Amino acid sequence: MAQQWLDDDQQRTWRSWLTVAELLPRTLDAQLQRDAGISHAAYVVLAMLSESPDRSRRMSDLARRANQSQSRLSHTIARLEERGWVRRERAAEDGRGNRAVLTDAGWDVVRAAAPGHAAAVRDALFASMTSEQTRVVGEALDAVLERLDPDRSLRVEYDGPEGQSSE
Amino acid sequence: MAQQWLDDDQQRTWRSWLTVAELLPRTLDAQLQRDAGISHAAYVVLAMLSESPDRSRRMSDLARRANQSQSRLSHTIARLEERGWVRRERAAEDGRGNRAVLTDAGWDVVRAAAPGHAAAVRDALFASMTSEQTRVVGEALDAVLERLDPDRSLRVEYDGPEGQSSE
DNA sequence: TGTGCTCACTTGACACTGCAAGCGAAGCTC
DNA sequence: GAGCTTCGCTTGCAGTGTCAAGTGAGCACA
Repeated sequence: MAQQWLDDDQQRTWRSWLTVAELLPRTLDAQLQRDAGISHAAYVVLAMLSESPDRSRRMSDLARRANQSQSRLSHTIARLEERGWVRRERAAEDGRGNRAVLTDAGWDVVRAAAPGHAAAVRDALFASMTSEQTRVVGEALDAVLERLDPDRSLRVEYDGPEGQSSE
Repeated sequence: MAQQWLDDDQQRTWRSWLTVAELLPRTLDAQLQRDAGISHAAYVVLAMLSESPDRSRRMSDLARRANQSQSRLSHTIARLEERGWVRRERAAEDGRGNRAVLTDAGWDVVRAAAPGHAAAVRDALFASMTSEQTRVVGEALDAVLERLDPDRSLRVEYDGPEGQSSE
């Protein structure tokens, strides 16, 4: 058992990964919870909807883009619906499907939350990294993704924390 | 709202981060759950104990090193205790404190789980990165940590997935 | 038209986590 | 040594996530 399963650099990187992966979401969740009263997962969903045509998307499409399982998204949307920020509509094109639609109230919530959240991301993550590091980390993560999920069944595809709108 | 809050590289890196941070834990959790019947958080606790003097640690120390809040660790240990893998002892040096002690059964579980988990980490993460990327990512994460948690109140400090023992 | 499959989602039970409150032991301070 | 405060930990509860089973609409084929 004295055998090394990871080399020294890998071990260091692994430990640091574990810690950041614990701390960073906690930090961002706390900020969003405090300032907007929502979780990060819910924010991503709202932000994604705010950037979609008609501010709406099919559930399954939204799930893939927001990196959530269908079941999880269903729960997330249910909670957002209770608060009046999203509503569900039967999909016109396929009676089995649902579309999640961002309400005006939901729109206001995203708009209000976006700048603070963007600032938090910059402050917590990118303020500490050089542009070179940012680039290399991005490339490395993409390589990891390529192997972890070759057919891109999940992939975050919204334009970032700023919630850029189509306006 | 056309304003860019993150530059292009940052946005790409952020999206990739979000996806990997979702997928990687899910992958590792699934592997551990399938092969050893425990969560990753529980594994880290067991591994840490297995490397500690007398296979035991004070709760607060363990919490810090395993990257968990005290409350969370208390729950985790309670669950491990139910399964007979850990037991609690009043700390001799301070009557307020507890020590978590790894039982023989717990020891066997870690030993059995370690190689498979190490392989999963290598396969899921490091197999996709060059050694240069591994190094740079590690440095970048450390820089992030330095800012996120300057006084190192949390810090993963076990020797990696292989659960290197002192034998 | 009816039977049976698949698809898109939803639902319910259960596990894990954070937060806030609680509890007893230690450590003052007088 | 009585009364406070602090410390180390635990507990209960609410929120969020997963997994497996359920529901009802489409679709294929006789």
